[in-house]
Amino acid sequence: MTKSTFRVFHLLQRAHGALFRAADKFLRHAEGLTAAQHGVLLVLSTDDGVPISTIAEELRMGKSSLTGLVDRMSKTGLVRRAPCPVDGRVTRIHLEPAGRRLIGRTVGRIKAQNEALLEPFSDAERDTIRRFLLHITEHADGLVGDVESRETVGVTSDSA
Amino acid sequence: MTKSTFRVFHLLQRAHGALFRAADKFLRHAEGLTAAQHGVLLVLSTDDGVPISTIAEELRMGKSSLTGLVDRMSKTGLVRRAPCPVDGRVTRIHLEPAGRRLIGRTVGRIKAQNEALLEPFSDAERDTIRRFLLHITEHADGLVGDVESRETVGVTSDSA
DNA sequence: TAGATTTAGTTCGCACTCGAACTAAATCCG
DNA sequence: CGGATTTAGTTCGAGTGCGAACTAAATCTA
Repeated sequence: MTKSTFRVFHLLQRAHGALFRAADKFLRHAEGLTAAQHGVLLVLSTDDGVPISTIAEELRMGKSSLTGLVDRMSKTGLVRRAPCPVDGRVTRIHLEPAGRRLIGRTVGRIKAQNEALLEPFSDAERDTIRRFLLHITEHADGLVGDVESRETVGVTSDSA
Repeated sequence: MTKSTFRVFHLLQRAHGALFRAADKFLRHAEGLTAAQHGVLLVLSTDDGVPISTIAEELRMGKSSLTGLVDRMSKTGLVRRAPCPVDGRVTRIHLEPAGRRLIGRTVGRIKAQNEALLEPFSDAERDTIRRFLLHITEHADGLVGDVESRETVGVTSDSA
């Protein structure tokens, strides 16, 4: 039984790009920050004062990407760096009042947009979609690994 | 009947990020190019010699992003710029032999990975997933637009 | 306890993306 | 015909993201 396929990567990239750009555009004009910065605020809104590495894990980003992000957000008064008293290596990131107010303004809109985006899909379909996104997230790395181990055996299986 | 919801943006971003990074990592190590550059090659593999703006549309990117991308790909001998004889504004992008060979090597793997990613999902589920991704792609802009028109009632927003 | 290892975060160089502003060529239209 | 507008592409500045190399602090271990 031949199942239907489609260009997963391609469609995922388009969908993500469209949504990300729309969100970024709106946030820049309405609130003067980028979607990436808003993502950091979103993490802090439930986990205020966490170290940078926790934010990085939460957002699936490298720590080095957070350095500049936090720098810019500190400069605009959205967050604040604070040295951890018990572990000298750690820097805790705290929401500043401006950051907290901003998140307060946007969080409702985000909920509404999620609703709107899912509106045409049934409960069962939403479950499928959620499982798909989680599946991709968890198995993306594995694919490359598989491919590599397949290559180490014998490269010649390049036909198709 | 309250339908279930989830953080569409967040999950989409994670899934896309995971898949994109995995693909980028593999392509860099195996073929010495980035996922973005590979995307251009993919477009050219079915539409060789198209103008830059067509590639940009196909990939949903701004034209200005393509300039540097094509520059770098020209430098590594993957593609070639050629002035259009009938329209002096247009630059046509052609696959070079190295680019054509590279795509020949990767296209089978891409198919296999798409298969693997979709493996746990039934035909009906795949249809749902595809429709979801297309839905997001088409309605992402609309969301912001709606929001803006809703705001324009009370906000300045100098119209042009 | 001293040295080795691990962990947190930064710095650096590179690639990618965008939007705004710009040049040049084609087209529109009065 | 000739100026106004549109279209293709580039340039520029800023933000984002990565990995590798680095510093500093904590922890492990012999």
